[in-house]
Amino acid sequence: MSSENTELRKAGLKVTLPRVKIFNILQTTSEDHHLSAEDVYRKLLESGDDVGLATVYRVLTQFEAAGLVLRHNFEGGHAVFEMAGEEHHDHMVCTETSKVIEFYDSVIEERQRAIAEEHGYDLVDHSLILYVKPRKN
Amino acid sequence: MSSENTELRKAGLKVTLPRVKIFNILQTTSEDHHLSAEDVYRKLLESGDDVGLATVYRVLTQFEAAGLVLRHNFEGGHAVFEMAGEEHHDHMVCTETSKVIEFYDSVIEERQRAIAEEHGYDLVDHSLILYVKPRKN
DNA sequence: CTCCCTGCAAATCCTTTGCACATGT
DNA sequence: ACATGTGCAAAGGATTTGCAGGGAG
Repeated sequence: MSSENTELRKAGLKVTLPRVKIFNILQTTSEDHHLSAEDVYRKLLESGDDVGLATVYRVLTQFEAAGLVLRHNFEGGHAVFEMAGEEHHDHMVCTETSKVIEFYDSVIEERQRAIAEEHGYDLVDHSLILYVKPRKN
Repeated sequence: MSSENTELRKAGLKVTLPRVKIFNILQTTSEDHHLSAEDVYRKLLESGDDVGLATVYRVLTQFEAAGLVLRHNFEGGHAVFEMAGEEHHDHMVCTETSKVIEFYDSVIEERQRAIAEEHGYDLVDHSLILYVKPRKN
């Protein structure tokens, strides 16, 4: 029994076919593991699985609520999802190729916390996206 | 002739009533100057101006293209617009009150540039939003 | 007078919901 | 069995677009 079953149960979700399939797609899509609901849906169809788009949205939302998955609003228009790894990271999006690069910077992380505090707040979460283009020398 | 006329002309836009009105609303709404298209639309109606919501969207998009206005995608769902001031800043949004606070931090700005560069890119733009909640001691 | 602009309504896009049926445990 | 989950189609909210009439230069 693959480990996703335990993950799902732990989240209080029945282990159903759509959920397992979607979980696996999110895990195994390595290239760009930032998928939109449509992307996931398309991959399901390609695999010959008959899952409704509505279910994909429902499942992704449940996964997000369970902390298994992160939802990002990159450009606006549509959201993308990625497996919630252990370590936090931010994103850099190439404006020409749409390539997404992940990075982590402790200096920035720390400054964010400090800034929130200076204003009398606690930092709950943050969203940092760098829009970049290939360097030309 | 108020200066917005020149601004509009400079952007290659005819000086029409809806555009001037919207420009003014964006300038004079001081409290929270982050308005959604609906917000602007509502304010127009309140002022007794008969402008269509579609026009509000069109004008805001034109203003954005002209660099007069910035569009932000805070929570997702709807966008908010603000006058493009001279100095850049980022945003902090309170998760409980929805209050928006602007801030600028040179350390973060610099790190962002450096990080993009380390990856062989030039920083074109960025979006940083801190989600915070009031500090409880 | 000629284009650019606007209002209105219909169209799109992404996402959510209602409902009757199907399925895990 | 019983509660949950699912598919389908319809509903929703935000934003865009087509079109015919209106207004700036």
